[in-house]
Amino acid sequence: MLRTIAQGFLKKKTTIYDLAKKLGVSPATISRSLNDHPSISIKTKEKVLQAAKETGYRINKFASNLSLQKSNTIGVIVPRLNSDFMSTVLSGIEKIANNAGYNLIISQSLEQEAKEKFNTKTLFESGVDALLVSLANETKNYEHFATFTERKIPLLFFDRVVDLPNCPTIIIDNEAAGYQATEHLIKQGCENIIHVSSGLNRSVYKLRYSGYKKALKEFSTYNREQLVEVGNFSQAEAQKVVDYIQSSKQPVDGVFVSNDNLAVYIIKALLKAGYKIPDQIKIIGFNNDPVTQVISPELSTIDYPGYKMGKLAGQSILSHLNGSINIESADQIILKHELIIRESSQK
Amino acid sequence: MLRTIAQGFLKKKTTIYDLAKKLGVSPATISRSLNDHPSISIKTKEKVLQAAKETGYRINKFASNLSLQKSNTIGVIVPRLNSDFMSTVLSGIEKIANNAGYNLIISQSLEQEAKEKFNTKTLFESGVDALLVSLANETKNYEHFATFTERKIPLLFFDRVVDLPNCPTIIIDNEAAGYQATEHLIKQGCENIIHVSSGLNRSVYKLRYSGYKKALKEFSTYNREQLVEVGNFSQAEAQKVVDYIQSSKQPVDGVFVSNDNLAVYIIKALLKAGYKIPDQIKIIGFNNDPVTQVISPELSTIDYPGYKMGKLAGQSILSHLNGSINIESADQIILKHELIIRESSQK
DNA sequence: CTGAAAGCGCTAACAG
DNA sequence: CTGTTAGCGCTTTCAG
Repeated sequence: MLRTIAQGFLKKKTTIYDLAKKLGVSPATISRSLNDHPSISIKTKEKVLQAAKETGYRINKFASNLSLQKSNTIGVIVPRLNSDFMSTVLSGIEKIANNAGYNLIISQSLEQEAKEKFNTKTLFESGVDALLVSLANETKNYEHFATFTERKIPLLFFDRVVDLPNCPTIIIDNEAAGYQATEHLIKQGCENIIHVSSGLNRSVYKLRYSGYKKALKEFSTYNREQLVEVGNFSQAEAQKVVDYIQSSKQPVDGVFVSNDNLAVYIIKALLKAGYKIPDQIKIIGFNNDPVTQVISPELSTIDYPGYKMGKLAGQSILSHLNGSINIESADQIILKHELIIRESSQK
Repeated sequence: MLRTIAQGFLKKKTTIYDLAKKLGVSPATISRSLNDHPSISIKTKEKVLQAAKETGYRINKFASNLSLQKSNTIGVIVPRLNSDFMSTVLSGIEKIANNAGYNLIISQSLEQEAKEKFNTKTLFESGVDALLVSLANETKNYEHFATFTERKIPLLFFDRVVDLPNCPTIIIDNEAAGYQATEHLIKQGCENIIHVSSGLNRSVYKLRYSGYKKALKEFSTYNREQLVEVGNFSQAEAQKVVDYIQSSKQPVDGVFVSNDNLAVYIIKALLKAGYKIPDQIKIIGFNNDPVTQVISPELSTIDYPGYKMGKLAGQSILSHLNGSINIESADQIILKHELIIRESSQK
């Protein structure tokens, strides 16, 4: 007997035709059995399942998807993966999607409009059944989503949203949150409060800013609006804020930052520059990231329910996919936020 | 003329057949043009591209995948999404994959073996061209990966790895890192160092622990091994460690924690309990998460190059997919780590 | 309850 | 340089 020079055994895929031949039935019967179709006798079903197990049969989703015109996958585009808030939201989406038998294809725009466009296209071509998006800061034009809306493929925005016809959105009331944060600082006695933010192109940030302005108008006679705009929320940007504070004629005694990470870096930089927090300067962040409780003094903030937002986004899109909600009836879900008062802003 | 009662215009998909008919050529020509096949005249190519743009043609990946027997997607299974380290690694993978025209399907095992199994199966059926895995803490059995290895679908492990035939791995030298962290504490004068870890089932943690033991044996006559095992790295577990320290007959003066987050929570709890850090107790973490620089005193740690690990994982798997590396020649990539000394461990 | 056969949309070998 | 044609593997209508 000849020795083969085989390097290993490549398990070949078995198809429903293989099973059909093996059992002497038609491929249709195999397909129906595997899908638990009611009109197949229990006996044959069992036979088929058995044979499938033995041969290690695995469905070929390409073929199935092609035939069914659906993929059981949901696309997600987020600005970035490596943020505590976003990865928590994704966790929530993933949980819901998986339970319902859907896979997620996740991609990041890195805050760039071009990349968001590209990802939208790719996900469309990959045949996702629905798309969940949190917009990039840069994005100003929304035509790339037309491929989805034109074909009535469910499209949902969460957190960083835009109001497009028939697209549900999931958000918090950012204006109210910004208002409350500012109101809180005022009530703690701050008389010269600045707001630190970035990407005012996005409504989340714009609305927090208007909440800030609104509170100043309403509660304070001496506070005047001051926006310190930073490029992003990285540590490097914190120094800009400290510079602003140091060069301010009227001493700054309150800082409302649109993001916890940056707020934390600002605290560090201020402490280093010799400021007393909260005695001289009170500060409040946004998101309630875990890091708020690591910094000392612990950071007051707005609690922003990421996991819940993710679960709701998943549930909402699933109900559209199930047809239990008509896509026409686009809803807007507003989640409750909460003011969390910690050391950094207390009198 | 009759009014239609149309509710909206559902854009119908145009196929290569539509384009073929429209231009009076064969579907094959359309396909080739779209794929920039060399043997098509520039003129027809342009015509086709033009028509494709006009009609809003989009390739149907289901059909294409079925025909090509590949999906241009890579599956990823991670223990959890919402960890700074993991999301950074994913960022790296995603960057490389996208540049090469691959999509990622990401799923999380939540540290559960059952979920990891399920995800492995789903990703297999989804037809991923390759799979990248960082193992769940729970996982003890690796047979679920056989579907991949049997069919020679590239499978790579990163960070939390297991040694399977023909599967490349990407890791750091955890034993050396654990050794260095411990050595550092000893050289700073610690005489009773404990190690805090979790999931010793996973080699990453086991190896750090052996590094710790090795250093104790080598450098110290009075230090004795003490492992404080926690369930996970959450804030809630920090108290257990403090309890251990408080009830220790011989005062603990050094803590080597396998994870930065937990280390940070331990610092907070120790400070609260009245300990002076680093004077009374020196502490070092692992990962170099951003949070290490938020806590005060800033946390010494081992730098663990997550983004680089992700990029390498992506590159390695791509080279297997391109065939530029034979899958048989499984490599093991060991990334450099670095001891980062900050305030929390200084004499 | 089961089978035959068409079709999902694209690709590629083969032929011209 | 272009067309014909045979799949890829599964689903589903229509018949029996």
